[in-house]
Amino acid sequence: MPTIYDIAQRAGVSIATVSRVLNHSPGVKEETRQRVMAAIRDLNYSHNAVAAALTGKKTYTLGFLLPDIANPFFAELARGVEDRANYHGFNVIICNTDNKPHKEQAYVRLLLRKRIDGLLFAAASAGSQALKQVQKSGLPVVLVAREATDMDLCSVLVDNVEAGYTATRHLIELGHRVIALATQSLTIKTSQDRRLGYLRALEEYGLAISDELQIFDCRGIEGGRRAVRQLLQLSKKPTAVVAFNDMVAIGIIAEAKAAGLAVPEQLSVVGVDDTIIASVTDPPLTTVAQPIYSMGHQAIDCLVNLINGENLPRKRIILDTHLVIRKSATSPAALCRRKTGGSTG
Amino acid sequence: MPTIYDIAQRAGVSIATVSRVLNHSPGVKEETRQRVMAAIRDLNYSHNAVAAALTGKKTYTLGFLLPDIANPFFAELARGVEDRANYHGFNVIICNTDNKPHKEQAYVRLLLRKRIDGLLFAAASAGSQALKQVQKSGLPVVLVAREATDMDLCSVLVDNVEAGYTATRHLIELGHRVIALATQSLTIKTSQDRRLGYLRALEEYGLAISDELQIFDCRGIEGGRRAVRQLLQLSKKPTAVVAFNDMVAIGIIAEAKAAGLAVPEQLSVVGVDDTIIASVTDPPLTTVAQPIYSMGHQAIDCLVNLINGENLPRKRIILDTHLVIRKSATSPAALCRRKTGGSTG
DNA sequence: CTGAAAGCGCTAACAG
DNA sequence: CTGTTAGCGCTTTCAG
Repeated sequence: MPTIYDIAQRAGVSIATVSRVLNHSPGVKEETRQRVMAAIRDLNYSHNAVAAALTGKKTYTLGFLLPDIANPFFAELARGVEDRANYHGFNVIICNTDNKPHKEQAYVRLLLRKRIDGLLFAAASAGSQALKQVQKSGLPVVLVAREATDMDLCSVLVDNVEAGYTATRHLIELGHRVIALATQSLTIKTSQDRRLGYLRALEEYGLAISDELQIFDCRGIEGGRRAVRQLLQLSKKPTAVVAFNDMVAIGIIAEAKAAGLAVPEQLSVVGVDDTIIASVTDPPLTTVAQPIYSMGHQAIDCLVNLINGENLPRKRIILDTHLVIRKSATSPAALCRRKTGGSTG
Repeated sequence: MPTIYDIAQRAGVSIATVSRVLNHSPGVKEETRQRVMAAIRDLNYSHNAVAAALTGKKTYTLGFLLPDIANPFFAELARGVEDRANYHGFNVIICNTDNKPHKEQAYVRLLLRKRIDGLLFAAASAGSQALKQVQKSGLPVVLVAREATDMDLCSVLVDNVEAGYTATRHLIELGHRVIALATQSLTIKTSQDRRLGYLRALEEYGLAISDELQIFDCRGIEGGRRAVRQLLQLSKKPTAVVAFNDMVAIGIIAEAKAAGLAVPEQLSVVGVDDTIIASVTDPPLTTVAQPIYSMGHQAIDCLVNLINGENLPRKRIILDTHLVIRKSATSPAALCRRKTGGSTG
């Protein structure tokens, strides 16, 4: 593999000049530049980024820690991230952490060794050691679809309180009065916030809040199924449920059907995310959409700014959510009429 | 950021010794090793992989070119790839090419400059320039879910002729006699092969082959919708269709429903892939499953072998597919009885 | 078992 | 405008 020495020799110049044309540095005579370029083409030279990085240049490589790229939400996020990173001239290394602290730490150590220019974090659980390590190292980092209230880091995400509120209010306005919540562990800020929104909506409309109706630790399809099983044990069964996200919603729908409940007639459900999956389920999912792809874009813009040492306009970028109404939630009226004569009208 | 010089000084040894313990080279007195390790911990030293790579060590970074990580098939594949790469100590850089030759080439150039140790290709269209460039450079490369018959490269994939055959035969055995095909461009080997399987099944069962029933250039959901629109113009309409993959199948189902056709009663459809999406659609998709995750694993094992200069047992690794029967395909009997009295029995 | 020294391929002053 | 030279942080003979 040819080096700048080979190029220099062939073009009859010094390596400094070759380096100059390689880096588009000013002050090279056009004719000389042409000669160097010709030599580069002739020898099929590939400018060694490893050597360049060693002399203080950037690596133009970013790390992206996320729980699981196979999860459609993160896959779409990753697409936004990679597209934008590529636009800025960076490559991105994907790291699946499964939310395991030891995996997070191992990746961080490795990425630090590779001297990446910045890190995108979508994987931090509360009080992440890995995150602290990154911060200590001084590596630029931004959180995406996550935040760490105690750490003063940049983050790009939606207002999850609002998301929970929007989902719940939709159900209330449809006429539901007994609404359950199936969310993740409350150690996760996102989960806390969506629950807060749920609570706020119930309160605002004067509906009773019940501990029994709140199911925690729901993760993915299986989490949704479990929630339904628990909910079905209750004496006062809900007519609707707010799911932590689309995957949980799908699990809820699946288990409800399995238990002989029609969705949405006998159980309405609304999700959060609006991943590609939401539009293809049976029934199609009513869900609170996050601007997933765009979130990836903005997170990268943030990170690149940080890397370039520019000061950021703001540290917390909140994007808008919006309700996408499909078929998984309807008024409970039909059911009431059929079964009880419709006491609520 | 501390260097081996700092470590050497603090431990009272030379940099050579530090390097030895860093690389687990033999021939370092245990006590010396301990002193060095202590210094490493004290100074919170991070072994610079960029510098190491410059001296001829590997970068332990792999490139992965794929059309679109947001596509569930590639997302799951990427998970298998990253998991296994991580297991072998490699990181992976994801590159979305959208099947655009110029994007492929740009990524390849960049990755080559970064001196990655190997490349995984899931993005090559026929006669890819990018692939030729990689081959010329001597970089280890393996194809996954793709093959390049003209180039003698390692590849890991399923038997796509068989996949097309399996899907079609299932429909035939269900009693369908007019079966359409909605596939991608025939410039793509995968598409050619699945069509071959379709043709072979029809032939084997003595069914007529019709050009009209074969719709090409179907990509994703929209491609499936278009196929149905075309098929509906036909005088002799199909009662079933074999889709190129799950996404196309979903598009077919959506458009069929929109046109007032019940699936599977009035139109059966079977997909290929069995991505996460297949199980949640309405109706759940009958599909020919590929071992997606495991394909990623094996591709990486192949690539790592290549990188380590070991000779491969074989160049073409063919994994098994299997039919997953769900609800999107049934016998056409019900329909026939209802509409025509059931001439086929 | 350990150290001195010569690179790896490139960048960036500093001279000219 | 161009060349010389000293590193960047590490690995690896080659001596000792």
